Amino acid sequence: MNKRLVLIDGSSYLFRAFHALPPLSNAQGEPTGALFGVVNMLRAHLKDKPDYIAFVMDASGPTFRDELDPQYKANRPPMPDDLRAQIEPLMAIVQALGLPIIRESGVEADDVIGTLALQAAAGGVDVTVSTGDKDMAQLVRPGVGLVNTMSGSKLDSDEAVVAKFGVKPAQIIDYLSLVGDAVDNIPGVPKCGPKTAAKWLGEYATLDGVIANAGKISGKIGESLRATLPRLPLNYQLATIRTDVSLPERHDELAMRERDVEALRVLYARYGFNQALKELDGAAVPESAGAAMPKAPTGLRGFVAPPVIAGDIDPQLSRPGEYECVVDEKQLKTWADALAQASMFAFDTETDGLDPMQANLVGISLSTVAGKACYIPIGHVAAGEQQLALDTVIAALKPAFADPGKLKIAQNGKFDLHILHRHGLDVLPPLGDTLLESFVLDSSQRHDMDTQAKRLLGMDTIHYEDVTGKGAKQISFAQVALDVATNYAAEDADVTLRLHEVLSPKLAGEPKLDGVYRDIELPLVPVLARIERNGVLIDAAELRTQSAELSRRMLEAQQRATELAGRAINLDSPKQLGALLFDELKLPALVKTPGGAPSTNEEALEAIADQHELPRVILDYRGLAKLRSTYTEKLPEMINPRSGRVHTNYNQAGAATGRLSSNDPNLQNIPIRTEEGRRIREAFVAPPGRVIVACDYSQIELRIMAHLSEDPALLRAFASGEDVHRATAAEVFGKALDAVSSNERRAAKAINFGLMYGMGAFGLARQLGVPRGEAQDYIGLYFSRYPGVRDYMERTRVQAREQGYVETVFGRRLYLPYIASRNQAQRAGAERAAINAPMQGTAADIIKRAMVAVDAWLQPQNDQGLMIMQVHDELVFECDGGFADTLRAEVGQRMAGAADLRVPLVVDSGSGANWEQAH
DNA sequence: TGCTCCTGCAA
DNA sequence: TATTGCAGGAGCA
Repeated sequence: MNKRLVLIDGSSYLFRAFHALPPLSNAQGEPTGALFGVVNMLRAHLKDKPDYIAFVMDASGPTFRDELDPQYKANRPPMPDDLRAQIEPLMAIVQALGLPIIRESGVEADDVIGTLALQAAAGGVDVTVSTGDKDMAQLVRPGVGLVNTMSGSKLDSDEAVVAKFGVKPAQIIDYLSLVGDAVDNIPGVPKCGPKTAAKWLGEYATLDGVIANAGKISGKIGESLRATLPRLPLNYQLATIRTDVSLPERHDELAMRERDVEALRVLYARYGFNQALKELDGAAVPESAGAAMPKAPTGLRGFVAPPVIAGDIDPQLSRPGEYECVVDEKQLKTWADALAQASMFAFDTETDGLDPMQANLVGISLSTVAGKACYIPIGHVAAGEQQLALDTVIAALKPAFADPGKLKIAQNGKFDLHILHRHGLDVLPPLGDTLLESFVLDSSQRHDMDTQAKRLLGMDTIHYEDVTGKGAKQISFAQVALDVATNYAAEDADVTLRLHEVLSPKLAGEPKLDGVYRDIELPLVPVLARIERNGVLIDAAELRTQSAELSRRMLEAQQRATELAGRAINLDSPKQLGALLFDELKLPALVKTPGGAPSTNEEALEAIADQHELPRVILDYRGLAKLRSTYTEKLPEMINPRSGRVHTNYNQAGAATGRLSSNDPNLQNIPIRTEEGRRIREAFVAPPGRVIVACDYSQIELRIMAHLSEDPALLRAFASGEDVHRATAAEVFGKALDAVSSNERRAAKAINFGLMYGMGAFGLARQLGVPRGEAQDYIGLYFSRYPGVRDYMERTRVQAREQGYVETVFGRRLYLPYIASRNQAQRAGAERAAINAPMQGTAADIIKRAMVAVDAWLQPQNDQGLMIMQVHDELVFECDGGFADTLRAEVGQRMAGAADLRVPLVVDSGSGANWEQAH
């Protein structure tokens, strides 16, 4: 057996732990979050008892890379004080643990690790590099592997690197040179992302190969590559980890020293590491430290036990599961009995499609105990008599799924609720949902199960596409062989239960977040499921008529454009339009796209509309084409043939602020602002005898701003029921309410909205079409009239910077990783998000609460009224004609009562034969 | 067929 | 150089 060397990239972990963990502190108020993460990670490595180990940190001062490129890492924010303060304590703990520490100036930790890794591998030692830095993938080779204990991922073979990056370890430097690195300020090839880089390297093998063949790569991206050619060799040098650093110690001198128990005891106590302290006193840690959950905070006042973090993954969490395929009644009974005994269980469904309103049930998986799960095939095509009948399975499971004493846990349970409901099995509360647990804990993370399993359990799960294939060759899950299906599907239930066991205590440790999860998100799941299931009736004939009219007018515009251009032109192609307008016709290109090309967007075309007839024609065409392709043509296609209605999907974990989003189709962006766009809403209809009712919050986000800022003038305006934009205009322009002109009101409205998004004078000037100085004056006047708003915004920025997150009124949290960035644009963006999120997020919380309350009232009304849509500040219903007034009153009352703010919540409503009329 | 960009719809 | 989303078409390989 080879000896083993573990090289720990201390700098990368410290930085990542700092940003991944809450800003904890000990009883003395010293920051400890990052320290805690890194120390836990270290302890996990030590349990492995490697033969050699080193903790490698960046030294201070410049390195050879700074000499190569003065811009290198120029965008790096300075190290936050709270992070800097944790370095010395960390070094003290590492020292006391007995780990060799290496800090070498003039190079980075990467280079030290690269050198030691190759040296050791050459000497027949198995090397594990523990790092959070993907650049290190270039070191992977026989004898050298990477592990990231924070994400739980492992890169220990060519195949693993290829799976992650699409290129081999030997091509990683070439890959990084092309893609670049925003964090290190290495500019790659514009428009070349990971996929493109991997593709080129697949074709030409090396960066030199790509450079040599740059002439063959066509299109814009080819131009982009050729423009960047001179820079690439430097990128290659910067991305190359050195493996020839001369170091004071050889790899085989890096043995553990005796640890200094007394020093550790003092340090652990000081920083509040209770678990570590216990282990120190309790001698060896039991291998099956079964209690994977963090201990509740005991002793040591002021220290909050952090949630389980990736660096602290217990190996027990990722142990393989035992999975059973249930094909006869005896097995089924055994599992039904297990459900009957259990207080909670996880479940998952497999289907033959992704549309919850159409897909058929193919199988159900269950787990009552982490590590044990079953799969019950039902709709597999080749299973023959091997599988139980749907009715048998449903009958056996029904009692458990309806039991109010059992917690039923799923990942994105709304989908499974739909599928099971359509197959005769209703899932009744209480529910648990790992998607929502993860979303509430940190909305900026990814919440898909594979990612969560890796991050929280250290598990590499089987991916759906591993089982079904993908693209044209993809097969339905119904065609998957039973043994393969069992391994995949049972694992899903197993992992769901394991995730819940990790996430649930994390939430319990954050009472406000737990409240958001339990009181807002979970109760909403069945409500959303009902809204989606209800669907909305679409008048397809009306849309077809509109489509024909739009087509006719588009053709006219197209013909006129051809005349004006003197040649054929594709009006749908920004590229062709740009060439025509700016190259051939020499019109001024006043706006640039984010990619740097001259833009043909509405603003750019409006700006040159007085110089040529064509821009106006293009604008007309665009407006028509948008309506036709996105709405009048698409919506009829989305009608479900079984129900005759359109069923959107609401994504409950989509928007970081807590808003819902809608897709397939998106019913939250149906036009309203233009006359012809608004007509689309006439096709959202009620069946005979029924009407559409729409209820929306009036100025909800501004009201929340008034509540949060407690600004007297703003509070007064809302309290007295004034038109708030008019009131703002009166304040800003120093006039009586009834003396405000429509233009002044328009300006005030722009200020009100702009401020909520963190807009500056530049943006307001552009919005209003006034000089920047004038816009600045408006903003100045605004803040002098509403000083509470100014103070609130400043408080929010400070809070975001200090805590790393902002909160809604109900305690929902949004983390802002870029809030302390030294990159001015990134930081400014994070500040704008920080200002907007509490308002947008609180509004989302409020309407979610309202939906739950409205649904509770509506459910017993026997379908006299159905909730059918949510559009951020609006709820839409379909109801019996005679029920409309009742519904408007009852809904309005519940929406207005969904929160108790310092200003009243006002709800407007209307009804009519279609959605347009209901407004 | 999948990726990337540009454009534009809503609150 | 105004937030949060979803989605269509073009262009490319």
